[in-house]
Amino acid sequence: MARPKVPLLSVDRIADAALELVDSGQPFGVNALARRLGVTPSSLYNHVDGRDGIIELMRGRFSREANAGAQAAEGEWHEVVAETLRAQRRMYAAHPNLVPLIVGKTITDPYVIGSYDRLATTLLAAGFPDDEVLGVIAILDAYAIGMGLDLASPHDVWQPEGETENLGRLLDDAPHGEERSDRAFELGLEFLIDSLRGRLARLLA
Amino acid sequence: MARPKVPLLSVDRIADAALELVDSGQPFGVNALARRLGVTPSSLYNHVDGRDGIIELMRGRFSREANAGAQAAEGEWHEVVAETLRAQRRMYAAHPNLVPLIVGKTITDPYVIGSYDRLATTLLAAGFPDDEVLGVIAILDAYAIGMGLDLASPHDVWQPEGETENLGRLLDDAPHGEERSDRAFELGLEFLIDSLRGRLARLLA
DNA sequence: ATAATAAACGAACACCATTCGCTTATGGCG
DNA sequence: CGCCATAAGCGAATGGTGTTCGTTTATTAT
Repeated sequence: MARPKVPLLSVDRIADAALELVDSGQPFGVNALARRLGVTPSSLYNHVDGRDGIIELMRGRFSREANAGAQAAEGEWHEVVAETLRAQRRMYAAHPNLVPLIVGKTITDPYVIGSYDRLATTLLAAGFPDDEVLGVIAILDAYAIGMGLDLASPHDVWQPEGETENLGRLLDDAPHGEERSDRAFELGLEFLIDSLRGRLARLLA
Repeated sequence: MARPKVPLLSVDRIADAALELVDSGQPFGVNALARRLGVTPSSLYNHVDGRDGIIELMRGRFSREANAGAQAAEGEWHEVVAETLRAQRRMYAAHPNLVPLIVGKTITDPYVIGSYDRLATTLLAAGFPDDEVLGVIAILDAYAIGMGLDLASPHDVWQPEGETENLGRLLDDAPHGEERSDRAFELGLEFLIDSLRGRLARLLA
């Protein structure tokens, strides 16, 4: 086939299919993506900047979704913080397999920057000192990412082969999968927010 | 070359070279590793279970190092928890490029399993109920991993291109690199431990 | 002495991301 | 209207990856 009368591909269609592929659980790859689009791998390069470009495309889509979800967060600073992290988590939960792909790569997307900026502003307004805000953000971010990875990680993160003192028993009894992860997330979030409140009270005293 | 008089490879030598390769900053791969060992890639398969096996090997070595570094494995539960996480962090700091490789993969190394098992036992002995221990471990793990990724991530994680309200200024003023990350880590660790103490007090009340 | 195992190699395989040349349809300009 | 640059597909080829398999040979055990 040469050039078709109506284009088969577009950046949007590629992004959609890529997220679809990632969400399907199959490993992400240019070839698999092309197959899913009914197209030759090389055709993608007419629209998109290779593998990393496609991943960056998904990150953009991801962050816009997350930002849209947290938009309704006005109120006390701790509500904003909680809602921001919950929105992030909702996205991680919706696209867990995307997390390992986007982790550790430099963030330039203005949407993401903007959301961190707003978070910084919120924390400053709450009373956290200049030299502590970035640290707090790092803590919150680490927690969110870590719990996001928890969602993405295989159903059986720990696979004890031999005898264990307690771990094996706990694993057998505990509810597996997303429910357990969600409960843990909320508990840890409570921990962090409470600690931040305490810290703030001490700072303002 | 057929079988040499004295073996060129051993599991230990492979693990050493693998960590060396990872720490060198070059991307980890079986071929690159074999090249570094002066050996054909296929030779590795006489000693080790493929790429994932080698990564798991590194994880084991990593964990052993970390545990060896955890001095106060005895003492109050919160001291054990804090020292465990600090030891983990020291290892993340020593081998930041390993972090992206080991996240999200199922853990089979018995030693690693054992260390989680011991943590579970410690928390149970402290008084945390059965149905909460795994959640607490998940929280601690998420935090440690997230902060580990923070160490591994490029120096300029956030790169604001346009105007920002506060983020740009904070980034300019703040101390960059490992120092800031370490301070944040200690602060967040304090948060988590304090919260756990509070939770425990409430549970035992 | 002989059989089994260990440990290397090289060749081959099936992917993978990417590049390049080829074909052909489309859209703008003279 | 005709022309031509561009767009958008394909197919072939490149160099990379992890892995398997058969072969050779040294070591060890029977």
